[in-house]
Amino acid sequence: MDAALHAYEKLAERFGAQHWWPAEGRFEVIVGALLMQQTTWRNVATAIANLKRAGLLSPAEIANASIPELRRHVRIAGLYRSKPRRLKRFCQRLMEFGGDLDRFFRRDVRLVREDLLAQEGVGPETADSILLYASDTPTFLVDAYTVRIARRLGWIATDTYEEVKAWFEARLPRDLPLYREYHALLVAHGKEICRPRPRCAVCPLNDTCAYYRTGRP
DNA sequence: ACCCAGGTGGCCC
DNA sequence: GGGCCACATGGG
Repeated sequence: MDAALHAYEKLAERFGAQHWWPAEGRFEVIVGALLMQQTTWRNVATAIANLKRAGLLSPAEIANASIPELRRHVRIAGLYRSKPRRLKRFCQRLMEFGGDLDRFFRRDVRLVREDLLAQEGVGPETADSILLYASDTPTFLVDAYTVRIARRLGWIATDTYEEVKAWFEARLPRDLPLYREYHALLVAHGKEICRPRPRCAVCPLNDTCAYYRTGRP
């Protein structure tokens, strides 16, 4: 069996289902993805709750809200000079599709990804998180944990986003729940796995870990 | 008092 | 194309 799939099964067996992004609908997933950068989910959840309580949790409402008002609600998620503007602009883009996410996502996936990447504050990880968790698109989502762990396991030498993504997609079945759960496992338990010795001795991935075998990175 | 978190964009070479 | 760096809040 391929190492990438084998590792997934070990992680799933050890940590179980992750219930990642159990958000109330696709739009909340998008808002969360835009706010999530360099902060904690706890603060993002508070920010989303703030927006919801203010009746702002829709493309139309956010597109029409003022930056200062958005800032009041999402300040807790940090980067408050950029995130409110990014949120508003993204929703303005959605309003070009009538605020209808079905219409926005109904285009060719590559076109949608290009569209996402063209938005301010949407890099490859945020674009893929939106595709994966808000649009049911089986695209492998890479983050800092993914890169660190894959390098530690000796799977890859690169740290380039698209190369890491391609490496996993070439070795895993193109399966939506699998991609979702794999990413969730790596992020939720990234601090517990692939750590330097002696902690790595109890890592569920040590049987396929180059570092664990050789003692060197 | 640091250091970091599920990144991104701007700058420099 | 790669290597820095600022960004901002809240929690360890």
